[in-house]
Amino acid sequence: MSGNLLEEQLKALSHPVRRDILYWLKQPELYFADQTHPLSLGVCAGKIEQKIGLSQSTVSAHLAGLQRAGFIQGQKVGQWIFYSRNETVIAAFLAGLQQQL
Amino acid sequence: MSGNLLEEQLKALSHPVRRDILYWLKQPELYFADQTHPLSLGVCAGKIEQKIGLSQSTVSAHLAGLQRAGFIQGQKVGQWIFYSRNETVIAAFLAGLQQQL
DNA sequence: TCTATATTTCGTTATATCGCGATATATGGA
DNA sequence: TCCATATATCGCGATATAACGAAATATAGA
Repeated sequence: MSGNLLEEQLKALSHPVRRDILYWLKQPELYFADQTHPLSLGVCAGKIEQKIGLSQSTVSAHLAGLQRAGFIQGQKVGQWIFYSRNETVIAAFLAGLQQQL
Repeated sequence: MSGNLLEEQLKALSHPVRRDILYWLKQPELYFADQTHPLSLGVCAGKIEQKIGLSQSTVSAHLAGLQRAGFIQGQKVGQWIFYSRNETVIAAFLAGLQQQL
């Protein structure tokens, strides 16, 4: 529930796996160099899953959480979904936190 | 468990009550004007408890969490404990988050 | 020493979160 | 159409977190 975005965002960041994902997506060429599709699209869920080593459903849930927070967005291309950071939201979150705190 | 301070800090911020406390402590003169002891010492736990309206033990646990995160510190004076923000830690947290994210 | 006040700690219950496997949905290609 | 692949959703058990009241601890003052 909530309607409160800040809430959702802080909860999203409170789990190490989700922080890792966010961090990896910052420099995909560094962490997902083996992806056959162009990284400009984003990183596909399967690659992230592979890198983490948790089950597919678990990773999907983490990605959903990050998306709820607005930190990442998924772009569907064929059967894949490519995830990438939403830098605007991230910057706004940091600025807002700075102010609110 | 963790040894990871960032973890502790993000978890601390992920609860609205703890965010409220942190916010109130930023301007105690605005939110705890009725405290008889000088606010320069900090705000005593009982006052915070009163303001929140949760049980005494619950508030105590929230304060402990904020303290574990390093965001606040408690100063014992007689039978009271006066809590105040640790601005240094808060600023370092924000800077670190900015960098890590 | 006794009592009142302030705070923490403990034990319990309720709820939320995490991780899993199984299943559902959607796309692509034979 | 049928099958393989990619992802999401569901349902479950395990663990973590939140809230409470009761009891423990510490200080102040009569």
